Amino acid sequence: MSGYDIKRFLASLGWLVGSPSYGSIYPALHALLEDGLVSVEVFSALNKPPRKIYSITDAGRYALRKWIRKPVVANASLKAFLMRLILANNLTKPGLATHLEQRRAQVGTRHVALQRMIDELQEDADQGQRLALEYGVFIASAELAWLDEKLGQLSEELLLEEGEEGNITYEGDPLEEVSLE
Amino acid sequence: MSGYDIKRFLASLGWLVGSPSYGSIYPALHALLEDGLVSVEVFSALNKPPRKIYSITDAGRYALRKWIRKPVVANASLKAFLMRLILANNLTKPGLATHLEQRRAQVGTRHVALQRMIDELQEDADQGQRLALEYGVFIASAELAWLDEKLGQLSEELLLEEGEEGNITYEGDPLEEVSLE
DNA sequence: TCACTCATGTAATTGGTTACATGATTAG
DNA sequence: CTAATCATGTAACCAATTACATGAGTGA
Repeated sequence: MSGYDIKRFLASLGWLVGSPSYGSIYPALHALLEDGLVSVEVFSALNKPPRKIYSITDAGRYALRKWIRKPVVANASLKAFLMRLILANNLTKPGLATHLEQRRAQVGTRHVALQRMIDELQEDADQGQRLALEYGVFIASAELAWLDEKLGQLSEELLLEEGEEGNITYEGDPLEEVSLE
Repeated sequence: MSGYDIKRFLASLGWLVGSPSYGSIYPALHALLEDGLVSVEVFSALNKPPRKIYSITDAGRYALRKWIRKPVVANASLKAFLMRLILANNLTKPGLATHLEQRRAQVGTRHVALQRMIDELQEDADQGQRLALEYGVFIASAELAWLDEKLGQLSEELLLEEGEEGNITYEGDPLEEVSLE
């Protein structure tokens, strides 16, 4: 994608997590290029600004996998989760399942904690806070439902694949040994 | 509340929107105090750090109302919405309804746009992006459901109050003329 | 004894936004 | 004729996090 494309895509999810400005997208792309994690192809058209299409390199793919595999921090925000989700096609299916399960566990915990907070609120407590907490549990429930649905689909797919191909223990990553800073 | 309390409360919603660190909460509180928008009471206990409980002042309440009333920007994030929700008890009921309706309209638009984006995705499109977009529409639907529920409750309450008190055109704000920078 | 909760705060650094610059094309 | 879309980029500024400092009590 180009920087422009990235901005457009992220903007479509922006009401959920906010979306970065060009002032952070372009420099990030340049840094990635410098580090050899992405490559560029320039498409020039007459009387139009050239489109610079970035593609991930092998080194980039390796770095991405490393990033995506390290477990999300306990208090991870929706944004952190979504970013990993967007890049989830770079995970193996079991890897994606792990990610969704981690999220499920975290949101589940949060859901319980929020519900308890609401139950413990006094009658005369701040109504705005109660409203916000209620909103929180509602969204948490919805996310749990989505995660369960996706997780269900995934485990079905995994079972099918197992049946087809015998037992795959884990998909070995040939890039595992490459060093990268 | 104290800075510590604020942090704790926001942390409970933090998985949704992320929560600020002490390094931004305490300085913000100090600035608010300097501007006379909040006041402090210090509660000292033996061998314990003193608790500083902040309360909003009249000037603060006025500034807050001004902030809360100005319509949210078109692309407002969940965070901006939630912050207003938390402070919603400082709104009149019609004011709260307006806020929720604005959000409903925005999320509704986003929902349609996301659904169209998904429909327009090619078969071979990036699966991660599709997943993220699907997540987006799901959460959007959930939020719409919540907003409709709350909006329904609110309009009932408003009808009841009208019946009781006759016709209130709009609750006049006696602080409206106070100037504040 | 170690780690965590309570509770406040400051300084340095990082990261991001805002504002600017460029310029052709298309829709209202 | 104006505003918006396409498309890239830089520099100044601001807001936030991170890391530090302090210190008693509590539960494993």
